[in-house]
Amino acid sequence: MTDKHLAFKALADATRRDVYERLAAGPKAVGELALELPVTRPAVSQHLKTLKAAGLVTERREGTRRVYQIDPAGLGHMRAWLDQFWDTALTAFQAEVARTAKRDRRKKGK
Amino acid sequence: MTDKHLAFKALADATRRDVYERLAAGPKAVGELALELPVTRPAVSQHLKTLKAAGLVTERREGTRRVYQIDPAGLGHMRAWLDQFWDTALTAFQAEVARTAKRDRRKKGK
DNA sequence: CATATCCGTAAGCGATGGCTTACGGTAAGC
DNA sequence: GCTTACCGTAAGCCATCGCTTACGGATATG
Repeated sequence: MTDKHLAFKALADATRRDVYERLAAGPKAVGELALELPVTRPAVSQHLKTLKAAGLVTERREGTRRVYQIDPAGLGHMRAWLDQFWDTALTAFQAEVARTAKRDRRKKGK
Repeated sequence: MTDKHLAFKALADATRRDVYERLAAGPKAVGELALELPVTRPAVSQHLKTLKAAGLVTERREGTRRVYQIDPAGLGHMRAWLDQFWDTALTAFQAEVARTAKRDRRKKGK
């Protein structure tokens, strides 16, 4: 519920989505991500925090390192919402198209 | 490309997503939407502008009224991105699971 | 032409967000 | 134990955002 909102908000920021997409290739530590990004390490840390709160990534400790990894469940929730929304929206859209076509036909054909 | 970013940003706000979801049921004018929402009409107008810029809705004039409608293409783009991302992320995730299992087996077995 | 309806935009304000620097805390290596 | 590496958090700054009120434009109606 609120998860969906957090997920959209998390993916709304470009840098954060960049972090997320880089994690799609495989697990990485905070420092590694910071090296390949135009922001500082604390910034990356904060982004990972919001991604984690949104249920999009998981964290595991490896010595002093914090390894982050994509959580498929989070993606699944988004996909589920989008698919359901897609169905209802497309149905309503096609119904509207049909209604409009009918109206136009009536208007045109005398 | 930038469309994806705009779409995510558009859907990140709760009120705006509310507007979008209400349009999923069918086309509506600005005033109608404002009546069933806890914000003023200009606010709704601004949200619709954002949604339109993101390619999520279309506009059509009907007298003095502005009727807004969901654009299936915008949803399609989001679905496409999410599906592709889903594939790569899930593949990498399962590969990582296999890798971890292998490591654990080596550590445990002898 | 005058009026009313419906709507977009400008201006301004309070709140939120992303970034940086500075600091503290934990685990590994000597 | 001391140092080093790695990281999260706090504080502060500046930009962006969502909202409101005020205004002006466009279209139907008399």
